[in-house]
Amino acid sequence: MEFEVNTSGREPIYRQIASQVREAVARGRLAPGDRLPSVRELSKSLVVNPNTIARAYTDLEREGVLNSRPGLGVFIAPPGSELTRPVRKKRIIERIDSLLTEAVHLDFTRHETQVLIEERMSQFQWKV
Amino acid sequence: MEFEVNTSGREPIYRQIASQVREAVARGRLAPGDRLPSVRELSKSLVVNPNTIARAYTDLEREGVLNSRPGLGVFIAPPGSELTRPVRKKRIIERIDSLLTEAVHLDFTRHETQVLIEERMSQFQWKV
Amino acid sequence: MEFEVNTSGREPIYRQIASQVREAVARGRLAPGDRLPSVRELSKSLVVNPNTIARAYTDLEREGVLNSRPGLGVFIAPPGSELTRPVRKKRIIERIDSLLTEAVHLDFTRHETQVLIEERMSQFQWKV
Amino acid sequence: MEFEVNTSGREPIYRQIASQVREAVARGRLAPGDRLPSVRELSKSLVVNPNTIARAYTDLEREGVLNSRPGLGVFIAPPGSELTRPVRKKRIIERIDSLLTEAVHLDFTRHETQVLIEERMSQFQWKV
DNA sequence: GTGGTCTAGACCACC
DNA sequence: GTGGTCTAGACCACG
Repeated sequence: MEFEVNTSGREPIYRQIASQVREAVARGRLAPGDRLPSVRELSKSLVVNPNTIARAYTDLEREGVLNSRPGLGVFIAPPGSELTRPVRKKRIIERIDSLLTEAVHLDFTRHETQVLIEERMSQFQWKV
Repeated sequence: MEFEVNTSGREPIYRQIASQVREAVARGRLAPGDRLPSVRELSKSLVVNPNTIARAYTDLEREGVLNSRPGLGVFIAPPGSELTRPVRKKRIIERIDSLLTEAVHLDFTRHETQVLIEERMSQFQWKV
Repeated sequence: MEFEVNTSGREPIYRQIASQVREAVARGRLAPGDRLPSVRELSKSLVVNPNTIARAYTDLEREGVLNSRPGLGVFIAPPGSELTRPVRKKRIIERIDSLLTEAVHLDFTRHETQVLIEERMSQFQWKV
Repeated sequence: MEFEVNTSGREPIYRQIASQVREAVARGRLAPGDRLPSVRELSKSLVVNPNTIARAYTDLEREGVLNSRPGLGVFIAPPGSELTRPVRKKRIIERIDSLLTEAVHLDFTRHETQVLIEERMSQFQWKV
């Protein structure tokens, strides 16, 4: 897996990395059991402090996306969301509203927005 | 316009205020030319530091959402985004991908996500 | 609230602190809205690096036990577990089995164990 | 005795093995004098480094759970805890408090917790 | 070799 | 003042 970090913006590096892993999992480019680069490897290739990588991995582990095994490496965990349905629904609705606000603000029509969303949807790996 | 700030969350107050203005514009509750409360008025009614309000308004002005006319007050700006079409498209696609990543991660099916988005869409004020 | 850290054992300091907060909440000695010592205060009084305190607080925030508000401090969050019932049950049963294994191993009788548990239970703040 | 190791979790393998021995003793499935598989046998059948098995056995021997007799094998030791009563009591109370903290935190009522503990208790082999 | 913890000290955003 | 992020580099536990 290829990573990219952008130090010029304001998004923390560890969060950029975490998002990229989450997205790769959502798109099916990373599957359960796959191994990620080690903390040290990735810190070298991205020229970033190892602690920063470790922080990204730790966060993902707490979310249940990764399992880290000292001495072995870091692996994609089997799926299975632990959050309650109402909590998950509330969370996703907030994200949707925030997206739609941005779309209106950026002057897209309803139809344009629908088409774009539909296009991107087919790029993701949905539950069967 | 009524504002609400929640000091118990983690979202900075100035950003809560800015979001509420953006959302009100997106939903059509604020129209170009409408006047917003002055920095001092709002800081009193929300019991918040005036700098915090000023920061929210400054951000919105930089985005082109507001115009401040010294001595007169702060007004909703006419639309007409400064950003070019490709830039706006790139930005909205990033937001869509981020939303869909979260949806997959929260274990929603494609169909559930479509339904939720469609539901929320009808709450917004789209360009004609 | 008073904290104690023991650097001679193998339990990480940040986890000792987090446990003490969790326990204080469970016993009702800390209630929603209560403020905890700031990262810097506590790091001085415990003679521990500020990062270590921050890590404990970050973990608790992610669990939903605390809310941190930059510029204001760290506060006990309102309750409300987000985990699914089966997940919570599985987790607590693991803890019970581990406790009972230890009790047998330490040569307590079933009755002694029951009495001790009953005694400690009355020290905690249970949901009504 | 059958062992199981789960390399996908975060618990060290040597500790998984040690726990399984302790639990088997606690439940009466292993009795004093019973022989355990040799380090080499077990390391082969579990496909695990022999050092890992040795570490588990060493820990158990230090705790007084096992006796290893070089050339003969490893055996369950007779009971008779080396720890004094007050020490053992202090230790078990810490474990109880930690369990109850978790139970409150996971939003179980006092009664639910009592029922679960009682249920699990009947699965263990208590001293007569 | 792997990840986990901790320190020292810097800089930033927020109020 | 508050918490949040990042770096540099040390030491430990695990396999």
